[in-house]
Amino acid sequence: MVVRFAPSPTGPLHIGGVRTALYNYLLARKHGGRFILRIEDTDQTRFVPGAEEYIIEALTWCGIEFDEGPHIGGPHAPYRQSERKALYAQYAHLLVERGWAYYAFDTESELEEMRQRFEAAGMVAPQYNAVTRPYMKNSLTLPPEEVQERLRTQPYVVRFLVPRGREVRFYDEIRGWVSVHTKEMDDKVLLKSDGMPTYHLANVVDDHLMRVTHVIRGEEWLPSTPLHVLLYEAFGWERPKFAHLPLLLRPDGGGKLSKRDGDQLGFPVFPLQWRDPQTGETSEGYRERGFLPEGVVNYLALLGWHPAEEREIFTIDELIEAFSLERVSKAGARFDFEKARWVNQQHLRALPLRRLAELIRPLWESRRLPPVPENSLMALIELARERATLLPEIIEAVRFYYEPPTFPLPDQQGAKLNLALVEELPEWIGELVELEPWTAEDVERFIRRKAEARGLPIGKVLPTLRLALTGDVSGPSLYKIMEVLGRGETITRLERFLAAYGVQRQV
RNA sequence: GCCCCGUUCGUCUAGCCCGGUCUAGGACACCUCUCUUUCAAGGAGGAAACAGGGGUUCGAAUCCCCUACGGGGUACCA
Repeated sequence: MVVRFAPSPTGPLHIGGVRTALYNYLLARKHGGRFILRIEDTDQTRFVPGAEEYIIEALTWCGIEFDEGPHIGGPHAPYRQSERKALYAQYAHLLVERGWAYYAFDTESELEEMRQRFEAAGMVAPQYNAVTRPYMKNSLTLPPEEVQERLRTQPYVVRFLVPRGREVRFYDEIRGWVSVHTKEMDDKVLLKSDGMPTYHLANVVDDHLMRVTHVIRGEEWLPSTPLHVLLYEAFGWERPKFAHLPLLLRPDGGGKLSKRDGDQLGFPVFPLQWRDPQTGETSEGYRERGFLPEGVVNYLALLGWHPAEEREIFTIDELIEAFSLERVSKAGARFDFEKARWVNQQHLRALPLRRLAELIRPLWESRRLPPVPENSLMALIELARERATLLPEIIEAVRFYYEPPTFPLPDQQGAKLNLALVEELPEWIGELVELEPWTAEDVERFIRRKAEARGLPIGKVLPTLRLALTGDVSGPSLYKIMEVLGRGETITRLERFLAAYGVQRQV
């Protein structure tokens, strides 16, 4: 099996593209096949610098790796279509020789004129086809000498000559049989006047030359597949299997998820941050939002595919094992950011502590938070990961560690203090100094014992202590907080708290 | 407009190919209860869907047709 991902470098890859790449990758790995990256940069006007690098970096971050491509080479190099330009022209001319294509000389304004003329005659969207072709300037209508003359002196395109009266049928691995009559097809340009091929020609030629066995791409290509099928026939090549993936739709129902939707939808549509070189505008990526690549890949896999079992959480290796084209659905899938978050949360919890620490430390440092020793960091992560969905939430959940409370507390919080406990506190502190050892379990035992002895309900004690130590009423286990804070810091904070509130008691 | 593809809970979907086992299953989100010092997480439960209409059949979510709706395509863009 040979599959390929063939993006055009017109901007950042959006998550729909990531999913297409992912499905190709999963299949290649599952069947021990090859996975090719081919850059379809045949539209020079839409080329965006940095886009190719972005695509590779984004897929690498996702754990999607290629066997061949412009960045690693391979037996079918080059892998950028712009570098294969001459090749396509040869094949285009070959089709003309065989009578499957012809030269056309119509200018842009002549094409426009034709459209208007036929529209005036009642046609809805006039195309370059059997009906209009005879009225145009091409090698089928012009005398041979004039054609030769024009070929020497003028720009021209090569158009496909759609055969008449045929039903083109092909089997789509996801949709089943699809058939289109050639009367619905138009004479698509194969070779543009700048000598570059269009998608259709380049794609078919390269897929054949690169021995691609399965063309797995977005549904937007379904309507042009009959043309591709005819091209394989015209060249006399065996055609690959086709599979057209359902599209990723906007959550609000207005069409397919597009690059332009950007973060105005409230969630990223790109895997990585992207800075538009033209406008300087920056779009956030999943990585920057704090998603794990495992989470993104897992959620994306689920959008349009369903495993045979009811499990939903998969590592990429498990996806390779479980994935199959037969279980890909036909209908477009609406993107659900909430579920993406949930899937990410599942992976966050499953990640080894060490790896999490490696991810959190750079975040910690980039926020210029006070230095934290490795063992404390791990302890903090352990505390926070249960209540986090995205990476940065871990850091926010341990705010108490790097940001001690300031006293007096805001009125709203201060109102929740239990003053009876405040009175007891000096004595407690005295005993805490001696508490040995200082673990969450010991601290808990101590607090419970003291509270009981004084007849203070634990439900009153803990919130007060929590406010004194963290300034907040909610968060991770207070005993564990005291453990990571350590005896020294805990007592310091309690004393500072007392200094602020001990006075009030006298009043 | 025309062509192609699609349509099961709000969302992702199972079931459909090979009609009865479907009083339609799971997951996210939502609601209730529970656990808990708190917030989460966890546990238990709940509400929630076969687009509509015709056929075929003893029987249809499943097969056929029509309609509606959604999406895609209709460029010298991919």
